[in-house]
Amino acid sequence: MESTKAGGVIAYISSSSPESCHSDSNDCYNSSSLTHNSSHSCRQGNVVDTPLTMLGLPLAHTTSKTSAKCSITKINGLVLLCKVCGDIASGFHYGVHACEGCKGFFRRSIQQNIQYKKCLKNESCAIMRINRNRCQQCRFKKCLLVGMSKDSVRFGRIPKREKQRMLLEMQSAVNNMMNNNSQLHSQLHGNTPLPLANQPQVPACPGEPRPQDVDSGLGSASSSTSPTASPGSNQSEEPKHHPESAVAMDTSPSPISASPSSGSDRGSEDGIGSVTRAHQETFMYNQKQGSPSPQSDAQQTSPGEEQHVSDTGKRIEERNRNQQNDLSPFTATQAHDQAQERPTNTGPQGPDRHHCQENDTTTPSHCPYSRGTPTPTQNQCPYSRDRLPNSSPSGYFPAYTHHGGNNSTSQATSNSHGGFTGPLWSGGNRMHLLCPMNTSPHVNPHKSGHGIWEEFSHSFTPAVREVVEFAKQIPGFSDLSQHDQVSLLKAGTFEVLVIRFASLFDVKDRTVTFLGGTKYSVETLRAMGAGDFLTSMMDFSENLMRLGLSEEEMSLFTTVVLISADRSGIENVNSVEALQETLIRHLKGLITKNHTNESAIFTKLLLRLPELRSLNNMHSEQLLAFKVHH
Amino acid sequence: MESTKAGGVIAYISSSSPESCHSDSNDCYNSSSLTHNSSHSCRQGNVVDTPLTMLGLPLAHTTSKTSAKCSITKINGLVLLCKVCGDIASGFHYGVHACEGCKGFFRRSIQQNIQYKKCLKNESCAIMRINRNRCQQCRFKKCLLVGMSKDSVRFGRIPKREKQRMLLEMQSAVNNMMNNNSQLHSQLHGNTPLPLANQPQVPACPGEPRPQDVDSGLGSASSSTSPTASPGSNQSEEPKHHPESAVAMDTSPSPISASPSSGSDRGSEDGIGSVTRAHQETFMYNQKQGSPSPQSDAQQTSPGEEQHVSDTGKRIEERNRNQQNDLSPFTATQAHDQAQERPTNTGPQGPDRHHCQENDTTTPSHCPYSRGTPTPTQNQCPYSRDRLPNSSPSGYFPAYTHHGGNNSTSQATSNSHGGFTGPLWSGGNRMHLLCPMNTSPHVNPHKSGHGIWEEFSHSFTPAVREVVEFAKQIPGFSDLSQHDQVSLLKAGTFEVLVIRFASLFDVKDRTVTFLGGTKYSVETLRAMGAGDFLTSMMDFSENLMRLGLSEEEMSLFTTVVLISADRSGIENVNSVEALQETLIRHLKGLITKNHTNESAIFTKLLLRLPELRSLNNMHSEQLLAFKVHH
DNA sequence: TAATGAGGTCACAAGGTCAG
DNA sequence: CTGACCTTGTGACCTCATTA
Repeated sequence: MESTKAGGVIAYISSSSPESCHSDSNDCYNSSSLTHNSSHSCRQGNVVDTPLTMLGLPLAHTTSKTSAKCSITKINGLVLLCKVCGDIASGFHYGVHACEGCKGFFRRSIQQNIQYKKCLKNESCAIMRINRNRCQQCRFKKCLLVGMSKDSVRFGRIPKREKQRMLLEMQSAVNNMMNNNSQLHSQLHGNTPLPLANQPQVPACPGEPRPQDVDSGLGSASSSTSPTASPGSNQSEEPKHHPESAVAMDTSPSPISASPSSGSDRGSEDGIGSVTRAHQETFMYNQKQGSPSPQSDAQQTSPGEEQHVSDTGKRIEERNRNQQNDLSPFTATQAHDQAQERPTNTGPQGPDRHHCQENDTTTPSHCPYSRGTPTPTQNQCPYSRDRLPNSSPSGYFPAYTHHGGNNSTSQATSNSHGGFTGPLWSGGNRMHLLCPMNTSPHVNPHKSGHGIWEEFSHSFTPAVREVVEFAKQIPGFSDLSQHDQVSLLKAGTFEVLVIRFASLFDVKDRTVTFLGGTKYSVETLRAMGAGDFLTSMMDFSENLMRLGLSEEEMSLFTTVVLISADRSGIENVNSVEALQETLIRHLKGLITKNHTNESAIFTKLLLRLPELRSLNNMHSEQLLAFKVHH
Repeated sequence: MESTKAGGVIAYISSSSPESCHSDSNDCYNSSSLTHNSSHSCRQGNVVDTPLTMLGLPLAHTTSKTSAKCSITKINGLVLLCKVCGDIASGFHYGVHACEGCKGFFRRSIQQNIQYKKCLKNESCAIMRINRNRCQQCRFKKCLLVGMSKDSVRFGRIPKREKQRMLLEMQSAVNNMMNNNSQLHSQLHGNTPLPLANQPQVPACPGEPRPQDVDSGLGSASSSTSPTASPGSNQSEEPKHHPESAVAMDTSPSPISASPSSGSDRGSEDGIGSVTRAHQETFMYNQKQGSPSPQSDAQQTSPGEEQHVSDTGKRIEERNRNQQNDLSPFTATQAHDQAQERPTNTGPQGPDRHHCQENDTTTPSHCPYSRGTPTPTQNQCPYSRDRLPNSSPSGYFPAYTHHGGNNSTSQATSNSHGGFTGPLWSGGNRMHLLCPMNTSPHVNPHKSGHGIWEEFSHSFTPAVREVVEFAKQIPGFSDLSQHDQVSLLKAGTFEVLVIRFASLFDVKDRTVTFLGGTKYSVETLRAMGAGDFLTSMMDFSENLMRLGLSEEEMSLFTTVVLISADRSGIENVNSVEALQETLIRHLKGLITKNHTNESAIFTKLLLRLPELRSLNNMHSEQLLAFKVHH
């Protein structure tokens, strides 16, 4: 993924705005300088601006947020993100594109040679904008990992040719993303046993970031860092599991991985067993939770109040965090350790490397940028697109919302999104993102739309990735054409997530637990602006849970949901249909065996399918609304 | 987005000079200095402050004592108040302007993950400075509600532009206040429980940020609201249970369907028979066609060319015309004579009139919608709304698209439409309305949008009316509440039509027969602009027809489609669910009886349900697109 | 000369403390 | 427990050195 390489993650901003800083680089500077301190720099508010405007300056402006500052590093409308935390970068600091915060943090760290106190967790905290201040040790480690170093400093203006190159790369990266659902692709490919070998190997997002660079990357800087260092941030994500297979990064593609699903057919045979296993291996939330039934551990709360669900929530949150950003190998490892016995993290190239390349952040590439690659780094991968800026007028929004195109797309569009959202504005001007897949319904008001989305996408990225992993392990899935694999995932991921996270909705208590760990009563969420979608989700969860299915049955059901021949855009309908039939047969057999006297249970389960479709659609509408309002 | 704005409540302090400028922050100093001990805090003690003081600023009232400290967050003389309790805020803590007390309280709460003991009242205590310590549970809840979160922390100095913005907003807020107290009034009344101890207090600023949002949501509301506090939300839920009770609408329950509870049951008994009969009686197209299988009579056409289907088409067309616009009794009558024996509709008030008025499409004007409405014609009734013009800028479009409003609506919106459309513009400037329920894909270019829609609606109105008629005859349907009957029809009519008219799509020949009687090849339609929706419709038709169901089975299936408990907005979910279960049982029985060696057929049929949902949604999108483009 | 980043500055908030 | 005060960091802005 992460293309890391590129070093930086990029985001598209728009170009037009009136805002202040004109021009790419933000001249904000000047302005400020002119004005001098008192004023602020790019203040737009100031009178000053006007003049600019009058001048007919481009006004680039980056809407973005936070950084809004002039100090945003922007090239041709593309905003570079901090390799450490993903915030908007203010420039190339210590050899890496970084935000003011990480720059200052790193400076203080090296200047004073501070020894931060030990990480309270696994020393593999994922570093994101919102949590970057929670663990200094890990933040510093991340800085080093992405290649920050006093030795990498580059002074003076950027050489033209480099700028040019960077620009081109970014552009193409964006284009790729726009054009192909890279992410899904990458995800799939990454693993896919066969064909895939393609490209860049592993990993990552095919789209753009291209791995290769990685090497080159090295040169620059970071190399110094540890081997692991994978290029960029990206790595972080990958970590995912794959218990067994550890892939060797670079070189050999996927030795190990081979085993997975082997054939489809075979698969069907032992379908049940393998599916269940796949489910367990790819559903961390579940694992951590201890039991699939959510209620189990959470403390019950009387309706109407939110409560912090200590463990569970925290754990989940943490997990998400880890999986996401950490690029470092260990991170990955770490992620594993929980569910695996493997000795992991021994080292970047450690023997363990999981086969899944996507994760291979390990490569040393050291300084992404150094090599010139502009890629968006962070984008960790598959779903990175989420973070990519898009040209949509609405502002930043998952690029894929577009790729669909017309009608047909609609379906795809809607479904393509990973998490289940429900962005809403409460009565007042306070905004909420009422999706339990978000860490919390509250949105940092100081964030730009982009920032909000980015943060949000971070929260559900791991879950989406798990779904992809799960799919890949469904016997027969990888025998489908890549196109169809992608189509099915685009269309069905949301539904799978709804099933997997149905437990977040506690019908009895009338509460919803967010991934951040906090429980909110339905009333509270309604007060914040939740509408019927919430009700429908609750209803679905109730209907599903009421059936009392076992994990095995549930995983098979999930499979049936995902492998639906009637999804739009399927090329080889017959294959998908055949596969689904097989899966259904198994499901039916399993259910009739386990629930002898509840003859209607299988039928009832099938009736959840249309319900899921409806949810999927309502969800799409929510997303659309978000986009529009944004 | 975030307007977030200030987010805090503000209080006006001094007015004076803008100057204060620098003031922003702490000028608290001055005040403090004046007031009391110079204590430290304001360490830096900038000299600057002094000036302010010297200016003789009013120092507002900083009511609370507390405030005395320098830690008051003040901007340009405006003091920000704590969003939680209304005390003077000391800063922006955990994403919200809060006082030291609430900041500390929140910190302890999350750090130690404290579970406070249950509120002794309604869990909706109003949190104010003076009573904030009385109920921890409610205080914490309020903290969360206003958005306090670890994820929202903001470090470092406030970005200038943001400060600027905040200032402006506050200023305007103040102005608003000044100008019309009315607002204040209302605001206060609305929220403030009492007199409001201290002014600025909670109630917030009318101006904009108003905290009330919050309150309204809960807080304030809380106070005012009922104990349960649940604003509207709950309701939805309640309904749930009560399976049996089918409420009799007005007076006389149901003449015909009489036996209520049994209703469903009984219905089930003879369900099959009556449903089939109902189907035949209410599906004219079918009758005329001679046989359900379309291909039968139509002359096959080689793909690519359209051809006029003489008889059939004409007849249908004619019939449609009649039924449509005329709401007049005879129209209706006329329609009947052909296929029915029933005396029914002899007149509006015919003996048969089902008690359910909404359905009375039969009645002449009765149509609820018709009255008063200038509507274009037909409003035949239940679905008339479709035709109601709406104020939307897009021109005429089914009014219902609006009535829904937000999210929730979406579902309804989408489904509510009766015919299946696919309005598209072909490549050129020629417009087409590619819906087989239209008489022809061609649109009279000289017609206005309104005219086009009107004409189109004419074509499918009768079919919609028939669906309503059919529904009324489903055993148990009329025992449902009127609300639910309407909801089910709004949501399911399109799906029923898709099933009924699946025969218009000839998969083998790859042609689509429009109600006008002309057949068009898929290629032709594509050339005219049809997209994936067409493909999906073809696929569905194929999947459905392939099952080779009898008319009896098909009618029962239609029933199952219509009576779906998971449709949004259903009040008495249990009743609907019970009814659907009964119907499904019959359907299953029937199918297993008729197709002994095709065990999977029932399952396959159920898999059409999600497919129908998807079509329904795609259709909604088409409609929306039509509306937007219009 | 202009673009650009290292470093410095200091407004600001998280957390810790401890008297009340 | 609460919350006024402190301490410790953070990071938005600035200045100034460095390089194209």
